[in-house]
Amino acid sequence: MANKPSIPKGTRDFGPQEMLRRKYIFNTIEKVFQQYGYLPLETPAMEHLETLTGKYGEEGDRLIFKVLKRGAELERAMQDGGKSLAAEALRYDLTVPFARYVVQHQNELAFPFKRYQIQPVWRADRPQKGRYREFYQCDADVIGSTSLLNEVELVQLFDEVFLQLGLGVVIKLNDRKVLSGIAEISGQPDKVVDIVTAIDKLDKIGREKVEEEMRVKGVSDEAIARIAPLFALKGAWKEQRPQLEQWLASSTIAQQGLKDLAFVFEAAGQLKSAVLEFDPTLARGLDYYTGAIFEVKAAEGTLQSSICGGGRYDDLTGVFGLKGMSGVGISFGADRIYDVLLETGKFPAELRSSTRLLFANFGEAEALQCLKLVRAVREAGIAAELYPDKAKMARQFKYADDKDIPFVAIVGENELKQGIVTLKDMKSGEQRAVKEDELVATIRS
RNA sequence: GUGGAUGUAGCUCAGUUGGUUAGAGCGCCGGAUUGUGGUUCCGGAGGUCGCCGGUUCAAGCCCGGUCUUCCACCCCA
Repeated sequence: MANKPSIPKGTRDFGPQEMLRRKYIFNTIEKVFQQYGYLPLETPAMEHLETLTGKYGEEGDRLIFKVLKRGAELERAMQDGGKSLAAEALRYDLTVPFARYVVQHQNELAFPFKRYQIQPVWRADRPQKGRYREFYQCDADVIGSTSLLNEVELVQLFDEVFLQLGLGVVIKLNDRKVLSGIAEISGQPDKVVDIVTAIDKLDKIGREKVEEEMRVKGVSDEAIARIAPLFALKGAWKEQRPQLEQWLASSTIAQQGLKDLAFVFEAAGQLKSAVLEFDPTLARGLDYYTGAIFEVKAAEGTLQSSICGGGRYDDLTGVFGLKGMSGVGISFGADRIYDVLLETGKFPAELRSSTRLLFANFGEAEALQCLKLVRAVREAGIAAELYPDKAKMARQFKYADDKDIPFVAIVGENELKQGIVTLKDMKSGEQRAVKEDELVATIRS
């Protein structure tokens, strides 16, 4: 019974220092979302199970955390053969709940509807580094517009966020239509998923294993041979484009995809800090992406997996009864961004606490005087606190040191008599007498 | 979901072929310094060796199970 307390697999506590850093990430992303005109949305942690199932593929369904029925309902379900023990489930991502929300509230929304959502999601995956069972997604989506300007805007949004976070990244771009075109050219358009999930692994396992995997999945040697030009692509987008146009000439869908990509590359223009790259092997989220596909990887640090994803999905709301609504969105993986920023030392140094001034406590009379000063300082917009107990100076200074508080105000018997404050700069160690009414101005300088 | 590693003080890790009171560094607490932290010196506290069971005269060490973390696959933020 007296076992050490613990938390479930793949979940984490976030201590104060960690939270200050996490909030820095969330705040940065949120600020940029708002700057780009996205509106906030929150949806419940739980959805009806049927809202979620079937939206993420077979693999996805397996990873949905189901919520057990309770009481008499559970009894009945168990007697019924235990087939439907759950009617609800924790959200798996933010996109499907968003689609559900849009359908439910379609008459109240102004389209194109741009929303952002920053909430945790849950997946019953086996945890690994950078992979958790509970983690935060920061999504921005536009629904009700087919314009490629949205894709352009999202690329610029990625760029802006990582510029502000000071992290070098590569934004990878592809288009589902190009992938469909490749399958079409191969002569086995019915094998798109198998072909595409195989070439998605190219940079990881190499050409030979990719071809082997396709063969295993039933792609003919002839089709594999027709895909070969993919491996011969050279250069960046500008050089790759003519090669792709030639190779995929007979596929109208591929040509459309290439045209769309060209528009995005051109309109996005020169990015501020991120690198925008075409990656024909990028194939995530096949279960609903239909146009653009995005992925962001850190250009620094050792985390190889992606830190953001996204793409366009035509008709995501269709399954909920609203047809013809195209949407495009992106998702920031805050937890992975945290890991990368920590590893690369990109967090601002002054994130340890918000307090700028600590009043030392010398006893009741002094403390009561400090209480007035604390109030005045706070009202002037400076975060300040009064040490609550009359403790040794060493303890109080150590407290300031631990919390990285830059200034300590000393108000003892002497100061009290003279109506002054001894202000110590914790970094330099210097201290000087300051009149009570000059305290705010001195800290500000 | 498949396969494989890992777990010793708050943290990072030692711990010999199984053998008496399980160690170090850092951190923490106290003192040198009753109005001064971050440096120095001295002292101290802190562990049912992840958990449960088994083998043995004897288990941190061997065996089984379980949980955690991590790695590969799968998939993905």
